Amino acid sequence: MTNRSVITGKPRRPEERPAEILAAALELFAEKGFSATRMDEVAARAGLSKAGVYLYFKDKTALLKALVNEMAGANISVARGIVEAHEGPVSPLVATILAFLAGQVRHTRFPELIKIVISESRAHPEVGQLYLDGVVRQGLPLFEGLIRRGIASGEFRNVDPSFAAKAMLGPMLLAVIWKTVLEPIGAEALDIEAYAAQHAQIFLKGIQS
Amino acid sequence: MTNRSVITGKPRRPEERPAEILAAALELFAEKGFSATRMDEVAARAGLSKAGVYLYFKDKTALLKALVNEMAGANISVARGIVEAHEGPVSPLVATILAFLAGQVRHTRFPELIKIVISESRAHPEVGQLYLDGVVRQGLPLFEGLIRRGIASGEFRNVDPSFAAKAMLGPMLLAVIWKTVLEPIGAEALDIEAYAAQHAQIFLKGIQS
DNA sequence: GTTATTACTGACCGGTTAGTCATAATGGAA
DNA sequence: TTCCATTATGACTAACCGGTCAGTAATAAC
Repeated sequence: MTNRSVITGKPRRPEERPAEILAAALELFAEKGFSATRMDEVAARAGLSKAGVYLYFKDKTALLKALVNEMAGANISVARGIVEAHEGPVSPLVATILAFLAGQVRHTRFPELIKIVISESRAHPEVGQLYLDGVVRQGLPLFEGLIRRGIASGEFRNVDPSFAAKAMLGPMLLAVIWKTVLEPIGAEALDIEAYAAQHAQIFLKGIQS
Repeated sequence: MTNRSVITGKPRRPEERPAEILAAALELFAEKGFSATRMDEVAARAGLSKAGVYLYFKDKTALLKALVNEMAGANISVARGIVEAHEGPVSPLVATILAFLAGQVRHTRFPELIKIVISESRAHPEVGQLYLDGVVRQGLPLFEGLIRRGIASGEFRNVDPSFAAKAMLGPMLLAVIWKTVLEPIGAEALDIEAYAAQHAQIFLKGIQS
């Protein structure tokens, strides 16, 4: 009848629990980092007890794995869509992709997750592995392909596609670290979109024939 | 007479203790990360007991601070030397500096320290602060100055020096993360010097008039 | 209603480890 | 030789926290 727990006042909705827990975990991980986040806090923010969390997730790492998986999948498929849908000269794609990434850095929790993966991959190699397989090994070839297309069409010089892809992404990684590590301790804010645009311009001119 | 501790067999040399302890800490931090390194291990590797370490360093964080300070000072002063000693056209300096950085990434513990700073700066903001003040706020202006010189001399286009400096360093940060995070979990090795050279070529062409 | 099932919780435990402290060894000075 | 400042240590503790579990509340089934 009541469908509500007497104690918490919260509705019971087992199907939504995992998503609620993950949302709470993502917020807390982003705010305080993975190790500094207590399972009790995740539970409290999700509106149940710590033991309740373990009904839905095997352990703390499972939370992180689920989050990495989720965000990896989402981002990569969008990026792939952008790249594969594009026809004609690839040059404009460089700026488009970098602007897309800038938006992700600015408006999503992607940067925080990357930082957490960097921090935790030694202690939790499965998490690093997930990121390597789900993001790096999906994303880099995408950009390498883009470079190759440009070389094939004569737009780009004969650069090493693997190196060039990394040189294209490196500055965005710097933006991620700037935002998640340096800004919180007092570094001047970085205008990520403008930065990405400037980088796109330099990079494009740098690889053009 | 003997000048040796009966128990450890090691010579007593209080003046060298701090350096020995730091060397041990650096090795271990690089191998296993900061939090995973136990004070007992640092002590053992340095050849004394844990309590002994606390005779020379206030706490665990003090070890990390000392290491960051040390390496920051060393690297920045060398880089400054390279940049300031250079006369004539600045274009060649871009490749020189990037090659120098590639060497540092490949042959020193700098990458591991950066990774640790990234990982620990939320829990130990003083460490992050040290890095921000000692490396970022020393290093970036150096590169910005280089860009400005190039613009003033007409070698470079009128790019934003702050953005351009970050775009120049970003790919090296990617190399750092690649080496310290991805390679240990199975990513293919990155030829850092070749990568830096390719990036230098692209970047230089990208900012030239 | 009564029973069975699912969802949930409070209290607890075991392992871990930074940092402390009372005490001891050391070696130079007198 | 004796002293004592310095250098060192083993043993300890206090706090923390992931994960477990015995039991309870809510819902569904009959």
